[in-house]
Parts: sequence; structure tokens; C-alpha cells
Amino acid sequence: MAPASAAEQDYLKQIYLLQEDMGRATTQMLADRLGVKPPSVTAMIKRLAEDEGGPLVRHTPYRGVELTERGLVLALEMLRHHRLVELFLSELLGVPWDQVHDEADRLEHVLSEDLEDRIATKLGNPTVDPHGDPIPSREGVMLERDLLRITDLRPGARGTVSRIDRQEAPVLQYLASLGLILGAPITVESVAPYGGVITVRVGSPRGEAVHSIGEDLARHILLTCGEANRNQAVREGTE
Amino acid sequence: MAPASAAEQDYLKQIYLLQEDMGRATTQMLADRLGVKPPSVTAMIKRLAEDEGGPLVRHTPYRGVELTERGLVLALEMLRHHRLVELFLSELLGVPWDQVHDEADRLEHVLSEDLEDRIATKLGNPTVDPHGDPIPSREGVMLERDLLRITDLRPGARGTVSRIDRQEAPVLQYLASLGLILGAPITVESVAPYGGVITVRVGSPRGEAVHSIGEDLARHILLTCGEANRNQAVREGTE
DNA sequence: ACTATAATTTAGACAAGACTAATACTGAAG
DNA sequence: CTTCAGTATTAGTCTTGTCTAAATTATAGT
Repeated sequence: MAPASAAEQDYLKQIYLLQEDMGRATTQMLADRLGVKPPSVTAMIKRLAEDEGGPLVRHTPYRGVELTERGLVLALEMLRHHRLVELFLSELLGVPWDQVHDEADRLEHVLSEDLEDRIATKLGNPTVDPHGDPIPSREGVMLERDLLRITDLRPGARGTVSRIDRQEAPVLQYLASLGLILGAPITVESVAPYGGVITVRVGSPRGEAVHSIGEDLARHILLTCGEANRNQAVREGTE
Repeated sequence: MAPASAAEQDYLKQIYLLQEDMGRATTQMLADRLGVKPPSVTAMIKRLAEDEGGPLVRHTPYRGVELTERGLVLALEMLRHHRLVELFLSELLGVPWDQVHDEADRLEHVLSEDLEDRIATKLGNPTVDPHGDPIPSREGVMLERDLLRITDLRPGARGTVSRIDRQEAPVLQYLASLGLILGAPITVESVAPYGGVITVRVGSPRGEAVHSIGEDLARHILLTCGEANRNQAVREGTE
């Protein structure tokens, strides 16, 4: 549909992800995530902003960048490719959890529409990937799920790990070693008042292991919580 | 093992293929196959010849180019990737046999060694791809098969289609429409003396359709022939 | 042996993407 | 209101891989 180089696709995807979880995308943040120096980002943004066939991003100098409608479509297409491939590798080839992300990062750019469709069909048109991240539909729509970050719960709250919003293999390995994998039931034991440390019990309500997790990491673990917990579980200040 | 860009990999693969089926690789032939102009080929050959870490090709100006040991290893690795992917797409995702080539051409460059292994294992370490082309082993060894080109048979000879040495989708579609697919039994009906046209009967010895095929195309259809046919089937001049 | 044609290579240009060094802007603290 | 630290941008360079136009070499035909 739209011809964009692999590099352009990477930038668009990353701008989308930053908008989603930081609220905005700055030159610096993009440089970090893409493993590139800031001037390279500025240069690419310029190219994306004056793409023949319409701008893919809107750039306010010194103020950051945001996707246009066209850019969003391409970003979501990449995200769909990426997450479908992750699930495909995991389900059909047994690639370990923590490795699918890196493989998918390379494969996503060379996936034809036809192959995308075949993979989606083979997997039964899935809506989430192996990390619990939502897979956009062909039309760019993602399933809304009512998830809460561990950091938004108060002690005593319980839930099931449903999404992990980090992709670095070592981080995922570490979490898995604590039993923090998709579907694991957990209970928040305590939240250190200023320390930024959260203690969770992993497994059945009264069994298993208890682990302390830094706030930075805990923020990326999302849970589904039963109705019971939902109302009073949210910390103040989150609204 | 060796870092080579996608473009370099394409050149090495194509040089290998040309050496294999033309005996040598010239600038022009490479330009045609790679969809590139001759000066680009010369430039790339120069780069391949003075690769840091040892030359990948040997170039005799105006005389063509050939792979070094190092270049051969890389070429075979690409060929393995390509053919494994073809089979994978065909077997596990039902991609039609005339399309797998083009998909594989893009995927071959982003396949990790780990993924290569997983695919090979999943497919039972296959030795031929959907076109009957041999898949090199991890060590770069290919199964030797005793195949004869249709053009090397004389009238009356019989055999089974076992390899088709063309990859263009329209050509493959055409052959399939004549029933010339892997495993089809055929009989050579006649060979026009100077015309370059060969007539074959497709299907059981006395049934089915008869088709005329140009020599250029027929040369790319390889057969397994029973012992009976083997000895006297070979045209003179082939040794 | 000589010459026309075809194939090859050289020369020089360009686009994509990245980098470093230098400059400009923003925002927070005094 | 000024200053300073941090972030962003510009300017200029490099590499990869491609192109066109021009020059060179090989080869086939007489």
C-alpha cells in the first residue's frame, strides 16, 4: 500500500510506541530507542514530514513529533506485522518468549500482505501477542482491554499478569525466573511508601514465592483484576 | 558467521547459481539476474574482491568472476536459507509453489541461524525444496541426484519430473497448467531436429495430454529416469 | 590482420542513512 | 531577568549501492 523503507518503518513504529506510552515523542527518546544519534533522528523526521504523497509526521521544531493519519496507518501495519510474527514464531516454531521480539524486528519489514494474511489465518486471527500486547487488525483496530499497572494497585489487590510491556530479552528472562509470566496470578503484598519498591506474591493466594520489584519494572507489568478488586484498587492520584 | 549486507548476499548467491548452470559468471549475466546495470555489478565485484577479512570473489577484469572458498560458504548459506524458507512457506503456510521464490528472496536475508535450525528441524531436515532444488546442509553439502534434462533425452525416453530450474512465477504457472509439476510422469514423444521444440506426453504412458515445449524451457525441466532408460537415453555430444 | 559490435570498466553523480562538531533553542534556577 | 544545562538542529562528511555517459577491451567476420 505504501512504500516506506525499513528505516522509515522503524521510526514510524517507534514514534507510535512513544506516543502511546510516554504521551509524546522527542528526538532524544527516539534516538535512544532506535540506537541512533539525535541528528540522525532530526534528519529522518524531516524526510518523513515531506514524504512524497503526503507527510507521515508533523514536526514542531524543538517540540517533538507526532504521527499524521497516514503515518499512523503505516505504524499500525508494522505493529501488526511485528506482533503477528512474534506469535507465529512462538506458537509454530517454539522460539522462546524472550527471543521473539528481536527476530520479529527484522522479519516485520519483509512480510508481504499475503503472508501476513496467511499467518493471521493460521493463528486464528489472534488479538494479542506472546507478551500480551494487542495485535492491530488489518484495519488498524486494537482490542481494548481493561488492564491495570502493578504500580496502580494498593496492597492486597490481586490480579493475573496479562501483559508485559518490555521487550528486552534479559528483562523478560528475569521476570520469567520470578514466575512472572502471562497468566500468573499475583497478589500485591506491599508498596514501599517512597522507596519505589513493590512486593508481590506470585502464585496462589497463600502459596509460592514473594518478590520485590523496582517501580520502573513493575510499571510495565499489567494485570487483569476481578471486579471485586477493580473499584478500590486504584491508587489516588491516578485520575 | 560472516557479516554481509543483503546486497552482497544477493550477488554471492547469484554468482554461485551462474557458475552452476552457465559454467561461469559474467558482468552482464549478473546484471540481468539482479535487475541492475553492468557498472553496478563491476563496482560490487570490486567490493567483494577486497572484503576486509579476505576476498569473497576472484575477479579477472573483462573475464568474469568466481567465488573464493569464503564466498562459496556464504553463497551456500544463502541458498540454504532461501530453499528452506521456500519449503517452509509451501508446507506450513500453503503459499502456492509459484510464489514461494519471491517471498523467500526477501526473507532469506533476515533469517537467524537459530530460526534456520528450527525451520530445518520442523521440516525434518529436508534435502529438496518445492521446485526440487537441493537444500545445502548446515555444512554446505548438497544431495547429489542423478537427473537428466529433457533436452538430453531422445524420443521414447520416460521419466518423472523431479526438478524445475526456473523461478519466475508466470513460467511456473504455465508449466503447472500443462501438468508439468514435480512427480509428473512424462514420455518424450519427439524432438524436432533443428527447431528446438520438444514434444512430451504428460501422465501415464498412453494417456493424457501432449505438449510442445521450447528447448530453452525444456532445458530447465529435470527428470529421474529408470535404469532402463538411463544408458541409451543420453544424446550424443553430452559427454 | 583489421574492424565493427558487444561487453566491460572507469568516471562522476546521486539518494538514503548514519556520524561528529558546532550552533541554536528551551526551560528551570537563581 | 539572566544564566546555564540540556536538548534540538544545522552543517558537513562518509558509506553503500545505484545510475548515466564515456572510454576501453574482446571477439567475430571478413
